[in-house]
Amino acid sequence: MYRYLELRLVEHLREFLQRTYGLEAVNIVVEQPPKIEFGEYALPLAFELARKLRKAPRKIAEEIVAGIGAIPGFAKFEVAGAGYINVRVNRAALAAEVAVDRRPPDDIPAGKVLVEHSSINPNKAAHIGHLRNAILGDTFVRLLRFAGREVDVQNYIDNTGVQVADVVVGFMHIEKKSRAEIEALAAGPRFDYVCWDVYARVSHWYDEDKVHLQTRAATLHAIEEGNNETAAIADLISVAVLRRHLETMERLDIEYDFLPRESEILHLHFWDAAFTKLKDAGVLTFEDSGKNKGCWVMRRAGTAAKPSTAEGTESTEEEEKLSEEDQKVIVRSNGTVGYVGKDIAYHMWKFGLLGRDFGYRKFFRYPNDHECWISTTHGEKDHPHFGDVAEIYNVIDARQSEAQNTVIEALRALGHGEAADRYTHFSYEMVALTPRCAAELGYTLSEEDKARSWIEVSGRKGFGVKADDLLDALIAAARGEVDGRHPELREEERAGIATQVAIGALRYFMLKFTKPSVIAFDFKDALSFEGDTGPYAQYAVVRASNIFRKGGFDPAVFCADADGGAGSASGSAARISAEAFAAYLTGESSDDIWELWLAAAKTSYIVAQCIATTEPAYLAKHAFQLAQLFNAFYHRFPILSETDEGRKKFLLTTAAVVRRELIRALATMGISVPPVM
RNA sequence: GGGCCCGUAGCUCAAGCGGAUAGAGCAUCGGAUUUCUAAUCCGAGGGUUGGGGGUUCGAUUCCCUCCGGGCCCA
Repeated sequence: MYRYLELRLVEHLREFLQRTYGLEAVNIVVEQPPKIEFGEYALPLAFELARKLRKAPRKIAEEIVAGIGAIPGFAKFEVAGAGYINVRVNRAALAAEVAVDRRPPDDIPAGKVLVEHSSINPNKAAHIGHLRNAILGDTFVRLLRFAGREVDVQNYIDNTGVQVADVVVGFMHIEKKSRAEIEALAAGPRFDYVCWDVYARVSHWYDEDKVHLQTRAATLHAIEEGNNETAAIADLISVAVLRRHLETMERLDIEYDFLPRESEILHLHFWDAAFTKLKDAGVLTFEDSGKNKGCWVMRRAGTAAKPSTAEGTESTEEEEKLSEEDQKVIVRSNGTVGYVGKDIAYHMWKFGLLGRDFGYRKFFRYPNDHECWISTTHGEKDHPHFGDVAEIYNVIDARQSEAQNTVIEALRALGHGEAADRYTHFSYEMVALTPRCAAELGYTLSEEDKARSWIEVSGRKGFGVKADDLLDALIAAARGEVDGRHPELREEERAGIATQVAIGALRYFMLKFTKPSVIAFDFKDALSFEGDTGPYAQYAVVRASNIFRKGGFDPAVFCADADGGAGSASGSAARISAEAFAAYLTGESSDDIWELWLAAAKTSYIVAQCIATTEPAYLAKHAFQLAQLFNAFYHRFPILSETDEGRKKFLLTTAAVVRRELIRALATMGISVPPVM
């Protein structure tokens, strides 16, 4: 509702400025006042117009306030400071709409959205860096679905790259394992952990003797070739590790719809199709001289054309060199295509521009019967339609932005500007470890390392925090708390609560930082359940629920529930009137409670903001603020002992509304709330 | 060499398209509950927003420059 009122306000202001001053196209900035006493919206508009109208800001503000007239939903406009216009809404009217959960329909853009996230190399256990990716991606999927979008979730699997090849080398040439032995290991528990250690050993083995790198090259070649023992082992390993990744993510309520694999990009000749189109469009050019001789290259946008000799200007040697540096080699002189080339083909497929499709087969079934499909060369006849979407978001860390930009430029150069515009690299920074955390893991630090604010994890060295280990540690810590608080509960129940709390803590932790911030991981912060954490927000909901449970009330009686239903018929009758809202929400003495209502009205506003800026951290902040305001409210107003029945009903309604919005915000972050805490 | 990101309280982080007295959590210190039981609340101290310049009525935010750190490409 808050967002809807803002739109209405801007619309009226625009009309007013046009009518009164003949001004068109004024950028109307709407802010949120620093304090609740100032109202619900603040307009620095008069400052903006001061020069244009050659008047003092204060004077303009006064004119606007005097002339704006009545706008439905708004109560008052007033001038503040040097020329701010503070706007007050009709509190009772807004509260009544929030109580019935009225959310004006949005214009939902047509077409499906594709979100690609996780994309973990299937050669070792997932670590905390992968968790950040998956949690950001999954939360963004939930945000989009909250906003009414249809979303496909894809997890790209690079099953033919060097990382898989390295583990194959480890098993075959260092561990000397047979295919049967590897199969046995893969059937055992946490095979991804086994691979984690093997992978670290391989790095050492390469360092021991450079000759060993030839084994790697041969292995990689065999895997790409297919139809041989090495390729079969690679497939066996990558599929087993992939299953482990899906299980790990399932623990966090993260699910996928489709797993496209690099092996199919190769074997179904996606690249060949893309290559033809890229050559035909002149996007790729063959270099017959220079340092990229024999390569097919793409020029960076803006440097597409060399200085034309037709204009009589000879390009100097330096310019020649510069333009060479701007070239992206897509196909190497030995004829092999690099990672970016395959990515271009894959992204043409995503937008339905390639003219080819994967084969599909069912791969993983979630407990809720949701099927996750995987790519294959010869698939099942009946399968869902993937790809050919209107919009894509790739959740990939900031180190890949160069490659991502190259793919976008390729699409644009092919004449698919529309697609390029709807291609978003959802970029975020890595998760590193604090020096203290690294030391805890048994890593010996140099003096230089100790002075750093963070140390990068390294899969190659086997140095990092595994996702399942972190989750286990969180569950153990939460379990300790739950056991102490609720010894009366059954074992199963306590385990369930501990798991919910652990997931809440982990997901919130990964979302509270804004994307460009490197997370310096520390067990102390991650295992905290107090303050700015997931459990703090979960606990606020539990407290709200306790009020209703102890009082023998159903929250749905006081406000529409989160499923969008209008509540029961008896509920509607029990709702309080706009007049009653006015009585309890008017005047400065009610500012504190009103602040809570206003925050509750903002959830869809925040969701829209998260999507527009691809920044889920705002939602975490919103949930925390709601919880914080609620806890203060909880402490200040003992509801069940309230003797004034009308006031009690109002307080219960307040608790019910905040509870609903908090549950909703947490659910959008993939966090559920335990029955008790 | 080219490009991108970061630098805010002791620590970890916020701050909407440039807006009002730069906010939280943790830590420290001091308080609160015979109550919907504290994974909570209230209060205190803590800041030259890395330095310097510029644009602006107004800069943590935009531009330039320097310092420090990270990443990518070459």
